[in-house]
Amino acid sequence: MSEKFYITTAIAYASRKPHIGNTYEIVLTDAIARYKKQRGYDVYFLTGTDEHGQKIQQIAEEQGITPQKYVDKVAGEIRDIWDLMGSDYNKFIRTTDDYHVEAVQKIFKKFYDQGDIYKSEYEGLYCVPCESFFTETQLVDGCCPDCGRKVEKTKEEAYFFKMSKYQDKLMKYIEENPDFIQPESRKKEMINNFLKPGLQDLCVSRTSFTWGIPVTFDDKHVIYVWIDALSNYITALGYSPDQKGELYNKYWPADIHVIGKDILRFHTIYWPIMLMALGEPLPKKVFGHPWLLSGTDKMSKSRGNVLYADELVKRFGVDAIRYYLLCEMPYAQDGTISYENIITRYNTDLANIWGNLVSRTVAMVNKYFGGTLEEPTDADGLDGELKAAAKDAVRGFERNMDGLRIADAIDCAMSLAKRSNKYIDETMPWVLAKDEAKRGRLATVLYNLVESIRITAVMLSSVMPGTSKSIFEQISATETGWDSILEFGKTQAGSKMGEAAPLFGRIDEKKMMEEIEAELDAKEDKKVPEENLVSIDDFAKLDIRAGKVLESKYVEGSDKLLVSKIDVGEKVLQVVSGIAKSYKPEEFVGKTVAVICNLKPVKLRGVLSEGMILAASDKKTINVLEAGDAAPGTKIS
RNA sequence: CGCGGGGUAGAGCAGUUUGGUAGCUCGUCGGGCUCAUAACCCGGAGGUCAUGUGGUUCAAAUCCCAUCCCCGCAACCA
Repeated sequence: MSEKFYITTAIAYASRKPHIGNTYEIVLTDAIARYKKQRGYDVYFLTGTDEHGQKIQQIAEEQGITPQKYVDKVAGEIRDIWDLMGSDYNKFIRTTDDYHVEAVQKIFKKFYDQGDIYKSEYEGLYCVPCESFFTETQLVDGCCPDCGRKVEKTKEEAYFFKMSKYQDKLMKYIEENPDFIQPESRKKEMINNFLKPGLQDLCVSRTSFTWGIPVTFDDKHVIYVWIDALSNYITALGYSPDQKGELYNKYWPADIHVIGKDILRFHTIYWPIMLMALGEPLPKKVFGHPWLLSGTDKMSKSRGNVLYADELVKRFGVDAIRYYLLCEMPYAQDGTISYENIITRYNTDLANIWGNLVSRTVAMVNKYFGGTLEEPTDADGLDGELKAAAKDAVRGFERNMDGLRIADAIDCAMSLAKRSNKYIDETMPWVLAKDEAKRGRLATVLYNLVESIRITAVMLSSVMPGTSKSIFEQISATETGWDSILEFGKTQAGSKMGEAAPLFGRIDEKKMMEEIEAELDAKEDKKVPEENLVSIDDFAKLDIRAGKVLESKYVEGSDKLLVSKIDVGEKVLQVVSGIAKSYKPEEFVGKTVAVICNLKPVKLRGVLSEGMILAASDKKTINVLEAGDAAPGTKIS
């Protein structure tokens, strides 16, 4: 019986359609899972969606539908994208599934019964309009980072999990299993930032929203995200505290949880501790993969740099996007994505090196031997180097793949394709073809080429399953298992080649970029007015006036804030604004600027601010809007 | 001095564990070839390896020290 391998992605939060960065994780996990299957493991691959929480409740309310209806829609979209990417998962769990809800409730109850969870009060900085808590460090100038309003110290009844109880045991596990946290650098972060200073108890329930799994013995509370979401890895296998399913007994513990680096803490600290509390074994490995950046920035809607999997797949095909994602991401560093980079990769690696190699080889077999691959009878010293390259490539591919270095593994596979192109130049089949006496040699060269292609395609089939499949068809390969590439020469002689159909047609970069830009422009023209329409009445609520800056100075203890007295006609307002990086107090005085006069006053850094100065700002510079020589108090509209 | 990672050719990266001629991909320049998707193969140019003409050493990108810059984490953010 073959060895089991249980692999999971994090479950995707069903608040909106995932972008290509979110999609990376499923592709990465799928490639590892496929590779393990090739290597003969009995693989179980789990993915799914996390569907509870305040944010989803809010969005659903805004759209006037039930949260369940909303997550049904988004979970469907997510699943469609996972399928579009060709991911071959065994199960797709949703945290709203009945069996999951029930199991989580039992897990929560068990923790409570055995004294791991206790009821207390959660004290924190709370923003009432946003209904959320923030930490000291999240605040922007002492105010809510979402709405900019003042936060209050508030108490909320909540259940807490006694993390400290299991701390030493966890520390020991991490020490005894040096590979548990990947990559290594993240491990230090976890130990130094959290474990060493001592774990705080984790707040595990909420009363401020209702879209969650209810606590069975206290109906004011819903179970807060982590116990709900993390449990999916075992509930999906049929685990429940009172009954472990067959799948659970077979596959748990997980061999690897593939997750984003941002949630590593939850998977390497809280999740193991939960499992300890349940008395269950811990996962063997947690891999916090890096992020995919768009240019140099994190992908975000507000930056307008978001790319989606379906758009990219439509343009380049699934396998090209899978290939790009996997080889553009170094092991522990963020990768980048842009249309230009995709096109370059596509043209050089896939079209020129890989696709063209297949195409020229198949074409030669067709041209010189009527499509029949003959027995290799006439070896030459040159062949040895190619065979050695094939061996190195396979060995390197295995080593890197086993170490989760997918990009390096791909590089090993591609190096065999490159070596094969060189082999064609060295052996010059078109010269051999002119000499009837060299027919045996020509047949041997072509055989070696087809064999190298087959080996490369087997390696790359976890990365580009569709492409490998169509190559196998083109070269009529019958041997496609991993064992068949450990030794050179498993291609069946006498097989008949198919038509040489290009696998990846070259892309005209200039033309495609023009197309893309045209499409983007068209989209923007349509979208912007549609999405955020504000009526004139809404606008009229703002009292914007020209105001003359009478005096201005730095807010004590801040290098970003200026506090100014501004004459807005009938009164003088004190306004604090975050413009000190671009304006010195002395050069700000005397300007006539645009001021919102009816803003609810707030305290910033302890200084009262009664209005807001309008300014155009990006990350680096700030340009305050000026009103020329308009008299103070002049209405701006 | 909170913890950690990083600064290597125009761009993106490897090399640092175990010091010993600075390497890969893209781009660029030149050559070769014609089987193939204007593809493929070979060669050249281009680097004070952040800084300190710092320390150790026969020898430092690599080990040690100091400084500067970037990035991640810093506890509930799903």
